[in-house]
Amino acid sequence: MFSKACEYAIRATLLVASHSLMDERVSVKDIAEATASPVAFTAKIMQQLNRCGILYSVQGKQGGFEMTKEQMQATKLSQIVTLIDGDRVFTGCGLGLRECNALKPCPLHERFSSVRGELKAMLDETTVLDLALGLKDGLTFLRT
Amino acid sequence: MFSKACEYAIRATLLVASHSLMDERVSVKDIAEATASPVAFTAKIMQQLNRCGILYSVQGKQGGFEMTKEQMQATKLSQIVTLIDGDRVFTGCGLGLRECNALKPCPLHERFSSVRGELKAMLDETTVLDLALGLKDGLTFLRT
DNA sequence: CAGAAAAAGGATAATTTTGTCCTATTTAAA
DNA sequence: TTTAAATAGGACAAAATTATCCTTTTTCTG
Repeated sequence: MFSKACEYAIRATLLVASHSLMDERVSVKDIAEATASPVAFTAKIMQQLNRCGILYSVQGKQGGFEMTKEQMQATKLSQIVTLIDGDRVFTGCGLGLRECNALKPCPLHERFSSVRGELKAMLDETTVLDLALGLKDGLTFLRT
Repeated sequence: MFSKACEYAIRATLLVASHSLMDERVSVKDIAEATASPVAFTAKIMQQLNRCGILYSVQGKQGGFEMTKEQMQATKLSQIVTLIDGDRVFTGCGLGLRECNALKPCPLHERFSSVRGELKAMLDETTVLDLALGLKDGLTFLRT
């Protein structure tokens, strides 16, 4: 469904958010540990998330990553997915056709569009804050 | 969503089915052409589809691939997906966690399970025959 | 100021997925 | 019976994704 990179990106963002709710800053090392992700790969992803303003970084000793509550509210999961994986999962044809639309549909077009629409709606409606709350309260988890 | 191999597999199967509805046998070359897929790669996929009985092949000159109407009716899209991509798309965690369930859910678990369930239901309810009919009638397409 | 901890970023490696090539085997038709 | 067209299948190549390593820069703390 999503690429590994995208899974790591969402897990990392949610971890940073849940810690920011408790006014804690987290390092890449901590993020990787808490989300069971490869450290260096996660570091690259954090740079992307920082560059596009989903969260922000503080360099130097005692540095790390943080999010404001505004960022958590403003960031929908669909944005993270689009940033890392592009919009193929939201707009692409289920059978991989370049051009597939109501005028020239693939055999699966109608049924697939419907499901894809629900996926997009769900990710559009879900903010980072929505998910970070349950994580902070220990109701949900980011690793086994 | 699905791998390239899986997209090719579904496209190829539907093409074979639509031709079989007209009592025509199709070669790998024709399938690749009609579905805009790489020939040799498609050939490998056809072997898989043949081995597991989704369709059948006839070797030698004038050979190719065919499906019986029974095969078309019996084969649900979910079977092809599972054959090529495994069941990760149907059962896997949206955030890639190994163990993610109601007891120890990831932050996205509930919302994601719902969408994934709709996808599975759609692919379970859709047979190859369902889709091959529109294709035979020129209502849907497998390439631009 | 010196040292250490942390992000930034470039280069490279490993793995997986996708794609190609070539030979062997099968079978219909001339 | 020979030839050609087709699938079967093994080996290999290319590309994309995932992952690691190393150096530089930043900044806090002693």
